[in-house]
Amino acid sequence: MAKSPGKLTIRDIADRAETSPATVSRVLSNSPYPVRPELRQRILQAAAAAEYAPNAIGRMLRQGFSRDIGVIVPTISNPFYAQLLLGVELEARQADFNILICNSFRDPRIEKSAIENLIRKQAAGILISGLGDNQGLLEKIQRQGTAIVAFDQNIDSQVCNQVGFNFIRGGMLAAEYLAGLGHRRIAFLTTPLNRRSRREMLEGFRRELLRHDLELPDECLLVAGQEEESATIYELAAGRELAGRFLALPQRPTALAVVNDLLAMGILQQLHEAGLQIPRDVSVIGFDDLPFAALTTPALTTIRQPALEMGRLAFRIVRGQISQTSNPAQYRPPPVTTLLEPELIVRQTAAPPEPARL
Amino acid sequence: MAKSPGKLTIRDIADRAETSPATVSRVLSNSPYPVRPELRQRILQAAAAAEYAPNAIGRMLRQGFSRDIGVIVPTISNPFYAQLLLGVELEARQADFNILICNSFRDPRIEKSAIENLIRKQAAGILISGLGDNQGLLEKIQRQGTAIVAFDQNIDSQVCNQVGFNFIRGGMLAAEYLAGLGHRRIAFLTTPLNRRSRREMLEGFRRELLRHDLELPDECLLVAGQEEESATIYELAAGRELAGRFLALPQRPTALAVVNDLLAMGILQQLHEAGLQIPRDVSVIGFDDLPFAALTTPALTTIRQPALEMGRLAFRIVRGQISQTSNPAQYRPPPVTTLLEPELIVRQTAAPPEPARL
DNA sequence: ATGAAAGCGCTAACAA
DNA sequence: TTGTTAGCGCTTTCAT
Repeated sequence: MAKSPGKLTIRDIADRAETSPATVSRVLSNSPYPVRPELRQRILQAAAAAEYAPNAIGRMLRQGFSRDIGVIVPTISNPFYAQLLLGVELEARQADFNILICNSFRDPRIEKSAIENLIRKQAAGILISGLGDNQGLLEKIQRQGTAIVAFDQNIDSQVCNQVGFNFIRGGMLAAEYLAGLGHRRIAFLTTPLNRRSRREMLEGFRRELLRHDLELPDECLLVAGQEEESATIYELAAGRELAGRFLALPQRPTALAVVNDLLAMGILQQLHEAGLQIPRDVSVIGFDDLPFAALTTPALTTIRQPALEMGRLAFRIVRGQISQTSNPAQYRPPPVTTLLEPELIVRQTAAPPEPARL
Repeated sequence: MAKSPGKLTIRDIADRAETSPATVSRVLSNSPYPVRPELRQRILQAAAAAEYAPNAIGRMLRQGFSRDIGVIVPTISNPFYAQLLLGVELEARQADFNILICNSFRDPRIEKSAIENLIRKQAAGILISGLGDNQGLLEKIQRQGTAIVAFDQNIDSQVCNQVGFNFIRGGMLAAEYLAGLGHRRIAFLTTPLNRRSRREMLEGFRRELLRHDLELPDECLLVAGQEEESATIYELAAGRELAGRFLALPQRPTALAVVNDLLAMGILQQLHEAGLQIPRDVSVIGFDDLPFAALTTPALTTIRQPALEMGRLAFRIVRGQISQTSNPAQYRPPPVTTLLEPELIVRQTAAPPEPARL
């Protein structure tokens, strides 16, 4: 199990170009070091002829740092995270960094092993969503000099830089819009409230309802059963479950705020199957504005979270942190939280309630 | 820019446990090598106390091989590829491999640089979709001992193992179903025919129409304009364009086969906006069976490509190729192509045509 | 059962 | 301008 036979090293190229490994290295890694043009040519040709590919492992070991950034998301099958990753990738490409994508499936154990794996691989920085029980790990990692940015949901303790959305404001926007349309009895449908983002949305939602002299009765807060790791997308099943429970509600609400678009899509379809017309029979507002949200029929009204922008921003922040870490000055600026503001996207699933139902 | 100050090496742990690096290595890498239990304990404790994390770069350089598999897809924002990656990941996790995900955005230059990057990183294998101009690269790479499996679309030259779908059969299934429902004038809507997969679907579609004494008139083959790299999903815009062209068709077809689900979703919505009822006014059948396909209203009838299964299969094949490569026996088995069979998923967007329109 | 030492491929300090 | 050499962190002979 030694080295593969076919792999060439810098030494081989040096021999073929009749020079030394050092010079080959200088040429092939675009060092500003001066090399006689004629020799430079010879080296480039030898490398090309031999189809030589430098070994990044050797290089990294020597240099002691990498240009890899790890990104840990619950699952790329959720289009929200796919969008976010796209933002990170676009930014990373420009800065000549590589990204290593890890799915945690929202499992703290997998999350932990992903983090450790990235550390072992000497990733220069880590972008992470989720982060259930692993907050202790964070401090350890930062102490060891790996930059970290948590995104997508606010983490309770302020141990690292964060990027997130103003979920409270998002919840408020939804309540404001629905109440403004004239709805008086409104339900809030959500996946389990174990994530801060969801709790904050709910809080904002309630707060804004109050300003309209409304409230969210207990029976109108519908929380889906616990999620599990599985190949199929959790939100779709949860949406079906919640739609059923909504339909069974006594004195049915005229509007319905849903904690994310995927869930809303499941709900929309189930309501359609039950024979309801949207928005005539019930208004629906989602949260996220996935690319697909515009594609439901009718098109989903939603509160936009700019996932792609968040990805870009998260990368830029971790990048900044990396430059600082490699800086000799030992000053460590305190962690910063950056919130992106949500935006109401009006489409077709929300309308004033039928006068008869008020 | 030397080593980070905070990083511990195996040597540090050896010192703290008052033993040698060799022994520490044996303990921490779970070598079967015998180590006195008492000493083993001491080492483990020292490592834990120091929060030591082994450096995977050093390890890989020494061992000469990695457990990383690169996967190159057009974009993970397309749920089809997200699903496929999930399949790869599930399989890789079991085999204790890591996957490195690269988006090529269908750009041959990015694709090439992704491949080279993986080679430099000493990836043990590469799974790749797309592959426009880079077929020459493939041979070079295989010669250097990196396992490669191409997936998702058939590549013309047989230089490496392939996994794909039986697209011809997929096209046939769509035609068979629509013709069987009684449709006589059927359109085929597709993104550009520069990919083999699409051409083959079309071929199968035509072939099966013939068996029903039907044909695809030129004006009923609608091909969308060229795709471009962009943050937003290309298929959605293309769907809108094609729906418009379909609506303008003289003697409008009663059914419509669409080359993928994403495109079909865009089309479905546009038809809805134009006031058409599906499937009363026109039947629609998609291709892929994305998780979201079941969520349109009405739910999309489609030809299923088991993307997750393909991901699993692709991994297993590249895995097999890797074990063979590291084998001393120099026998190289010829490349193999494996095709997964498509399956008709009947939902609600296709029905017999209105008798009046025949 | 343990340790000393060599060396994976590369780059950077130093020498020439 | 070029080459020699040391060493990044790890594993694995080989010697003890």
